[in-house]
Amino acid sequence: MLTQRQDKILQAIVRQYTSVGQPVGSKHLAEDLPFKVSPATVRNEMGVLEDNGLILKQHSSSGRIPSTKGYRYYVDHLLDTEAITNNDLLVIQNSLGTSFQKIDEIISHSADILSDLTSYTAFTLKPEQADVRLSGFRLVPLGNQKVIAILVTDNGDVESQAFTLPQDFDTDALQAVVRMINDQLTGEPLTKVMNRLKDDIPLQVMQYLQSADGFLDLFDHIVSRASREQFFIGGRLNLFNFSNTYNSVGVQTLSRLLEHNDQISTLLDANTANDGINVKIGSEISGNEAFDDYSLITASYNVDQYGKGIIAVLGPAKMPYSRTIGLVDAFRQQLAKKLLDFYRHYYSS
Amino acid sequence: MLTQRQDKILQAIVRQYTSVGQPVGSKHLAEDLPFKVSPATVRNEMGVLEDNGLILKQHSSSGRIPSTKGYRYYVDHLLDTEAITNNDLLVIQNSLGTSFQKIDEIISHSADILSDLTSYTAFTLKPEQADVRLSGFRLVPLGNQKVIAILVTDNGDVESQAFTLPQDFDTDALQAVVRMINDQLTGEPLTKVMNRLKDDIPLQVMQYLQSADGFLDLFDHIVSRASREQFFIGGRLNLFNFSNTYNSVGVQTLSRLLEHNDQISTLLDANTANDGINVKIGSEISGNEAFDDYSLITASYNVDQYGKGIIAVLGPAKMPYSRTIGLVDAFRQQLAKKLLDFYRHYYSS
DNA sequence: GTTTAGCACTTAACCCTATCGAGTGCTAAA
DNA sequence: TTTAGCACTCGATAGGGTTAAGTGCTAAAC
Repeated sequence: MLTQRQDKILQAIVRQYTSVGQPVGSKHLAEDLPFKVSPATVRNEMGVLEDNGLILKQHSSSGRIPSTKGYRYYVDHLLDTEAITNNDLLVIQNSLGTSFQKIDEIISHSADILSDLTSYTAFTLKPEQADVRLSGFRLVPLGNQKVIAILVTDNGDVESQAFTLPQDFDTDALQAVVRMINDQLTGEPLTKVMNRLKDDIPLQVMQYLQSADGFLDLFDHIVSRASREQFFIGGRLNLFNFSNTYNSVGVQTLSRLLEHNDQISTLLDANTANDGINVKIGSEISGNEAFDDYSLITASYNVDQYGKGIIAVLGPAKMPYSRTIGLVDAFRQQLAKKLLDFYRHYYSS
Repeated sequence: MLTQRQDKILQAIVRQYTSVGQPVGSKHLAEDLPFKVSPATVRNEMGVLEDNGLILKQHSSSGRIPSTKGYRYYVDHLLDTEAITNNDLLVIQNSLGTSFQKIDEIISHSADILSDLTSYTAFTLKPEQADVRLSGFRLVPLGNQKVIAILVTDNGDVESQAFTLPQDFDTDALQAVVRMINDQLTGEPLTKVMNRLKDDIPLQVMQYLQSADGFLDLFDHIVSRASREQFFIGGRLNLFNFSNTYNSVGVQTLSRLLEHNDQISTLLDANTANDGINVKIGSEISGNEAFDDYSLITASYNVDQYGKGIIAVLGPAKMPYSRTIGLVDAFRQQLAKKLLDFYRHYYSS
């Protein structure tokens, strides 16, 4: 356990390091403290902090920088979540204020705003209910052999997919299949639908259609699209602005990672607390040491019965935490509000 | 005009510089030439090339590097378009071989493949006919106040958009509007549809609907989505792999550019030849000096009556042109073939 | 018992200099 | 016309000295 004075000193070290960017020494530090002590005293206390693994030296006579553990302690105990500026709030409200036609547009745009605000890389995930259910499937002929397949889920999402039928296709049989699908699967969670699609459904379809593969592919595709966790990334390239240690290997690894959606998805899932804001620092993020100099701030946002979504920011471990966390928090609230409005307006039942 | 020997020397300079990456001097160069001359002779010839502005020195006693003009000359006259390896061809065919459900998926995936193959940043644009026409618009009620709007164009594209009606909405009036839209606009080019949407259409809609704004917004949105030139980017982060001059300002500028679709769009349009492969080097790309160390290779691909699309690769000016051009050329052919198959299969008329 | 002044010590960063190597242009001979 | 030879240029590298910012420790002051 640290004394109150040690707390203040650690706090000052993190603040100074994250704002100035240079290792901080005892003399400068002493000037910035809320109480008056000599550099020598500060040095003694810094010794204690170092013994506790909260701060590090880069070489024997260098100033100190916070360790992962130090950041952790700072975020957990020493952070005064400073309210964000009115200006930032206005920017958020303005950016979310324009009218959108689709949830996806809001979420996608959100990633861009959030990355602009923080100047880091931002991720946004659509709100998802725990188990979305199928509420209807249709095929609407558009003439000229074209058909559009429409799948509606009980959270109001609609997925559609156009395709063209072979010349001499039995459209009556197709509509019979659609009826069967609706009879059998309406009200089922999409996960279960996916399972049955590999199980008993193919047999049933084949009773109506000779070549069932095409239809099954289509249906599988549209269902998996509806149940996919869809997310967006903003400001990918910001990762390079603070080219930390100029660690080219690490940057390479991160690049690859950012291009593969599935990996980001698991990363976010693994690092998101069920509720509230979550900060993961350096090695806490994943086993991959490419993240050692980064921090990931995730926050879930709640849109009532429409489910929970996630927003996240990936920036340098050396970041102004209180500002960034303040921004993420404000953003998540505004986004939740906006989405609630949107759902109420467009998907009211 | 250059002598044949000067041609060979320039060719060797570009080849060596693009493969080794270091300025090339007379001694090494003499060893790599297909004829035997002394370094002194090479030096004399290099003097001529320099007088012609084809090669540059970085300082008075450095080796030479090709200038933009030198690259240009090389690409125009000295390139022997080396056939791509069987392996590369296989990779392309395999990647395009998997089954896709939508044109967009093919195009999007193509950007990824092309960037992987070249290890640069790749862009792909959907094939577009010169003037796409509206071939039908529908509203399909899905129950529970939900409606899906569907717009079909004569190139077989289908855009759809779900929305929810206010509680007590006159659905008959809405269908009347749809009938009116179809009567008035079917067969018109989308560009003209967009114009009339700002002109006489609103008045007509208002004859049926009290609050026409919602509908007009929706329709405008879906039409502009259908007529938007949609493109995809692969390997954005590859731009940083060859962190050229470590020119942080230039990289910043490029970053911003890559995040703004409209700018890329105009860039590609401006740099694409009507047919065949086009290479733009350094300052040729745009007025922006951020591009000075880059080259942009664009190629249009032709899918018969379904229109023309574009693929492009943005890499360092110091690139192995024959390989990259070979790859782009092969890719464009394979992509055209794949798309033709796809259109024939799914959109056969 | 803390705190602090003082001091010896460490290290990165900077600048200056010397050296080396790869390159050049020029001249004169082949 | 080509080439050998040579003086010259310049970036890159390594070594040495100095400086500034930092440290830990000790002993005196509070």
